[in-house]
Amino acid sequence: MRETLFGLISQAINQYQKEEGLPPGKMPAVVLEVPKRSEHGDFATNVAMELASFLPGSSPLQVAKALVARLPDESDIIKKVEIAGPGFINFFLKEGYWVDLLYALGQSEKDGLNLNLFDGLRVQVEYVSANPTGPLHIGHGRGAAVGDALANILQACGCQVYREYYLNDAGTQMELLANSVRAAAAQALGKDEPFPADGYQGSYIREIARGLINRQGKKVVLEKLAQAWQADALTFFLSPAVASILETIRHDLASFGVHFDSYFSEKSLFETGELWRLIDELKEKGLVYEKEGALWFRTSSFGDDKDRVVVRGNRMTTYFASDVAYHSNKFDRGFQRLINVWGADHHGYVPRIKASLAARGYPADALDVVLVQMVSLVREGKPVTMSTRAGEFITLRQVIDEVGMDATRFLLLMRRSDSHLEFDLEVAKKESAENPVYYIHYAHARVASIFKKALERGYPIPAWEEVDRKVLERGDELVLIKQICAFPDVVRLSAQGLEPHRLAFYLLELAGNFHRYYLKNRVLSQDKELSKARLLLIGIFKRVVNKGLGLIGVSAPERMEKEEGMDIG
RNA sequence: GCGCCUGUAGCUCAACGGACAGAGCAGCAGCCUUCUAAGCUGUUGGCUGGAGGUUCGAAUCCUCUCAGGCGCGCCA
Repeated sequence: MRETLFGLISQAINQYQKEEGLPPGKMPAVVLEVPKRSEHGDFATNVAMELASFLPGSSPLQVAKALVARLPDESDIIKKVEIAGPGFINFFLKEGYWVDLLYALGQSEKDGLNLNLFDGLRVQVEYVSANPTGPLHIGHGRGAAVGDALANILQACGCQVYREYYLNDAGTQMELLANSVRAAAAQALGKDEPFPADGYQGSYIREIARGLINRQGKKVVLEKLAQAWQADALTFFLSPAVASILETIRHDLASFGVHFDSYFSEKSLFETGELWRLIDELKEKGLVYEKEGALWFRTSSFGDDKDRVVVRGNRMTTYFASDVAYHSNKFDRGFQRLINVWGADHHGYVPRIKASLAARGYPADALDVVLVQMVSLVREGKPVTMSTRAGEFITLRQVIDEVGMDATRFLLLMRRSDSHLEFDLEVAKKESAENPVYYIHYAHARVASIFKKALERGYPIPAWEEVDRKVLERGDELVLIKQICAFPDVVRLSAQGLEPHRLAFYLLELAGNFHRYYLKNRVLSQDKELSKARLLLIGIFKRVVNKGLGLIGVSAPERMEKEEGMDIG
């Protein structure tokens, strides 16, 4: 919708420049925004103020007047133009134009979303990627909610999206996990074996050990315990542990509505030889050097603050080396843009990955890292301990079971990613009736309920051409229509800024406008024409809410189930 | 010590560099013979941590500073 307005303004600026003999090329970008206050119009531009700063001796107001004078007198869409404040140009659009937009959106199969925005760009979104050393916690949940919503949003904007989970199934963490299970098995068999100093101590480790003993028998396990520490003994304890934990993770993600196109195994980088080919390439290109027995990557020549070890003194590669191989593998698979949703504790890692890509000629700028800040889980205002290794933590599964998937996902998207988030279980539970997600659900369910009633009373669901458009050009309807029409813009902004929380806030506001509209205006009345028009309007509203909630991974129920004993006074 | 994030109403949080900084919750006062009151209306509440600077214009950008969080490994 903005394009038309954009064109008119650009035209006026060009004409102004030509007539005044101004040098071209100094034109500021035209920014159109929706003003906070309706008296400032439907759209406003600050371009006159920007332009004035390029033109010595001119005031923003003069420039604004000159531009407005060069706008066409007659327009299909503009009702009124005002100059206000320090030099804003405010546009008021014709009521009929808004209804046109509503129709276009309502008839669009893609709910008005512009699928050509990214023109089929191949995007890989990597998220969650939790180590398979324990169950997911709420922080992983936030990454899952953000990553999944981003993936959905980008897809809606025309990207070909591939969702991937990077599985760290190699390296010292795995040794530690194997050690932990080994110790737990030994202890379960009554042997006095100390737990590894930094071992994982959750109850799930003991369960895995017990399961292993049950399946393999005490004798076999005792034999393995007696063996010197070697590869097949390690595998004996590790494999079932990883399999079990990964199964739990996949299951929990499924209950959270998150599904990946693939789980990319770090171990596979060793098995395919990619990792060693990478090291060879780095040596050939002179990007590495030996120092103190280790092999160092010259990342500091490419923007990192120091060089990084890729092969340790003990001949083992580092996690960083795997990650370099993994990220180039992503590009090699043909992805044109990479988005990593990482915990903020990995922020120091971003420059070295980008440097490693740049060093080898990969487009480092095509990688965006969305850093998701910590979630502090609190219960009744008191912090809940969140240590994986100590095993004292509340899992994502427990949160979902307690609060529900929809509410959990929504609450995790109610914040900018780079802001810390406090998640209070008691608040989320206790106030479930006033939970923001239910507010939106309720609006959606109310429409469904009206439709049901309409059918009962013999109101047909109207076709577009049956509806008297003039009926929709009135105040209360227009407020709702304008906000519905903003949906594609909100999705676009969310996609461009990688900010899914915008969508959550938009849906909340939209639902609020509906509730207000609903209370003031009866949809089904004696006035058939009015009823038809309103049914049409709320039908489109419902579709937009449905679509919007879908993008952030939240369901849109047709009716609200009142829970037993819930006091909704 | 260095780096990243955050600091906005009592609480939890919004605000493409824009106009008088907004919601929800909590508090107070109201609204159900009519499509679901999990709703709506009104109202109280602010030196955007502090000090400078850039700009026609700053919560937003820059410098300094204070406070909280997170990183800074031949761990992942």
